[in-house]
Amino acid sequence: MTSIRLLLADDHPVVRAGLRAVLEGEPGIIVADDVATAEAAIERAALGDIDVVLMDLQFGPGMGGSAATRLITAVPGAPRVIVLTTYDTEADIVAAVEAGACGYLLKDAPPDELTAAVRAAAEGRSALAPAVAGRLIERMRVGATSLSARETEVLSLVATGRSNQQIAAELFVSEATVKSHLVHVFTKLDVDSRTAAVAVATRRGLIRPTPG
Amino acid sequence: MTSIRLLLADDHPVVRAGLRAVLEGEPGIIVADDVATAEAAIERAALGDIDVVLMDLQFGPGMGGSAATRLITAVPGAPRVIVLTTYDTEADIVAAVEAGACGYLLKDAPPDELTAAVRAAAEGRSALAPAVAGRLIERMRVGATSLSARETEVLSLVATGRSNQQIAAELFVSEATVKSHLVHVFTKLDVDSRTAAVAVATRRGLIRPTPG
DNA sequence: CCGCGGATCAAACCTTTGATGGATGCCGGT
DNA sequence: ACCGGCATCCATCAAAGGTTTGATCCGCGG
Repeated sequence: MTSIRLLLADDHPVVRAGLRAVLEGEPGIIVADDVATAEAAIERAALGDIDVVLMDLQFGPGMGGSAATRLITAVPGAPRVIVLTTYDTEADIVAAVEAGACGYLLKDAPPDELTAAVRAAAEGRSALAPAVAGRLIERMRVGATSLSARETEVLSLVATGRSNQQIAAELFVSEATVKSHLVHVFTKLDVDSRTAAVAVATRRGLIRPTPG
Repeated sequence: MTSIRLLLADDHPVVRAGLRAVLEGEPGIIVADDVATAEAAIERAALGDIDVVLMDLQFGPGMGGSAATRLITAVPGAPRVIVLTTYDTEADIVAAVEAGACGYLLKDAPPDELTAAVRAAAEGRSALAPAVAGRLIERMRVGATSLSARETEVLSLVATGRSNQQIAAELFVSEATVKSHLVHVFTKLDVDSRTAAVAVATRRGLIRPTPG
């Protein structure tokens, strides 16, 4: 079997150099190129000589995981994509999985976990960091905790620090209604206060952190 | 002048490898060693042959910047310490400065910024990443909106969704004390509810988003 | 067709939170 | 030695938040 041709995509120069240093010496793995942006990754992957892409999920400020989605959908040859991230938040994980990533690693992964993941990806298997696998199982166990559009809207306003009264005024409903929505949110998220709801929802990526 | 002897301290193997790769080739810089924990960094620095330490501020889960403080105070020879971090939050910066760090870099810094900082540190000058410098200026302009250590601690717990009662139990103080701290926080941040305080503090980087 | 669940609204009621106005001891700097 | 800032504590009360219960509207499937 021929060597695995790898593309590294990360906006941190240090991380790129580190991945190179770790993976370049591995037998059967060739680091074909490294790029700093999602756009560059897509362009580079479009050349068609890439087997596996190792990419950071957090590209740029506030940018979601859509980069991985774009790469997978935009490139015809469809290389296998392993997502690399700093945190194992649920939101990131589901975003990556929905984007079609076949692997998910944390940046604090040891070198052998990295190489194992790259090889697994090249062979068509998937590779999840142990910590990440645990989270996925947990999520399946608990079930899909989705909020309604209205509930999400209310909770987002709560996250900005607004009071029930302010939220009611903003949404042209009564304060009682806002409270009702929050009760449902609390039940779904299994918490019993607005701050806890915000904390949990933020961690799971159900709402965006404090954007106006 | 003899070469600068450098110690790398970061819990991410990939980052260590990356820093090595970037700095090892530089003339006048020798990477003496790299370690994965704050404890190891202190032990290694105690040997006395280190000129500059490049260390991650976020060591382990939920660990504050006390690692840098410990290193600086615990090691007699007192090498110059450059703090390396992922985010340029205000909390991290002040923690690093108070710890006695002489430099502050972001992990997305380009290689030449890294080497420049190391050289500056070795010569006794200080080196701030441009983005960080900007923040410091902003901070001076707006005025001292700093929270005390205890206030930050309390607010961080609020951000995780805990009630005043729970926080009191966790910190072994009375609920009244927790309320007092929060009143001070509200005054300093110019808000009047816990959720608003969390929102503002998170946006300003005074606390870290939901880690624990 | 009609009940059933989900989303929306609402009014009562109880609990937590925040405001106010103190009081003490400890520390670091003038 | 004094002062100011910090952390700790207390009591009380009004306001905001959270709970309970129940009503309306709607779409979907038995």
